[in-house]
Amino acid sequence: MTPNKNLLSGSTTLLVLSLLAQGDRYGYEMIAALDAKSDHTFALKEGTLYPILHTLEKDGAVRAYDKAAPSGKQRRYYHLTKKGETLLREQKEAWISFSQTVTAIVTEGAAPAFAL
Amino acid sequence: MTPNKNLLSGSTTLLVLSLLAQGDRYGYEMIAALDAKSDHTFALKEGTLYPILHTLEKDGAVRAYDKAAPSGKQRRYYHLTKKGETLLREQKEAWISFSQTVTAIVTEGAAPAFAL
DNA sequence: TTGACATACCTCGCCGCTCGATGTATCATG
DNA sequence: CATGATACATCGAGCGGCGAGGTATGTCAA
Repeated sequence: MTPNKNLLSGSTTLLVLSLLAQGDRYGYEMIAALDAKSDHTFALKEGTLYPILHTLEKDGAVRAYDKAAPSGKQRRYYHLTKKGETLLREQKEAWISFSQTVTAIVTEGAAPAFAL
Repeated sequence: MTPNKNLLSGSTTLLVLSLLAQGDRYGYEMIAALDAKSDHTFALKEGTLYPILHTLEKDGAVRAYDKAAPSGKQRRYYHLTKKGETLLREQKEAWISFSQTVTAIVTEGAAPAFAL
């Protein structure tokens, strides 16, 4: 019933880019990271994340490289490129602007009892 | 190129409900209202709005009634029901929570130079 | 009066996004 | 050596938003 699944739509790429801005990550790790950071309120699924990563790579926003974990298990890390940083900046601005506008409309008339 | 179209996904119903919370409105009016309130950054399209209104009516969240404009032109007004108010409250909470979480993740590490 | 334009409502099909299901491979553990 | 966690990947279904198209009425100017 929670429309989180739906709200998520459109901000997934932004979230992925934001994660990569803090350091190289591999797919499985990003899912866990987002789950933790969002207090489990939203969880990016594998079927969503991997296609996004492939698209970002194809667009030159990220670069992928393989690296073995200490365990020996192979992992595919992603690194944010200059192009990706630009994309992140754009999407971040768009999100801030959009979310503030929606919040303003939604809380209009109501007591401004939100602390942000 | 602006991903606003995509960001909008999931918050459309909330926006419609929020408008109706301030008074009865008819479809065409809501589109203009949202366009104005959002400073033209996002615009709900007719092909999006009318189906939403019909669904909300079917679900009992709004009640529709016809009323002629001073000009004589017929208009279909929508009124928020108790059920709709509850729905609005739920979606509003979900939105606030979701948007704050996304903003937190996105601005993480960056200087907190946002004034709200 | 007639044609163009704005208002006002509606529906249909396409497209893009997300997810569940499913598949594969490797490593740790009992 | 079987089970489960890790890790990556793909595909089809389902849904939401939009563009395109249709209908009807009112206004206004030529």
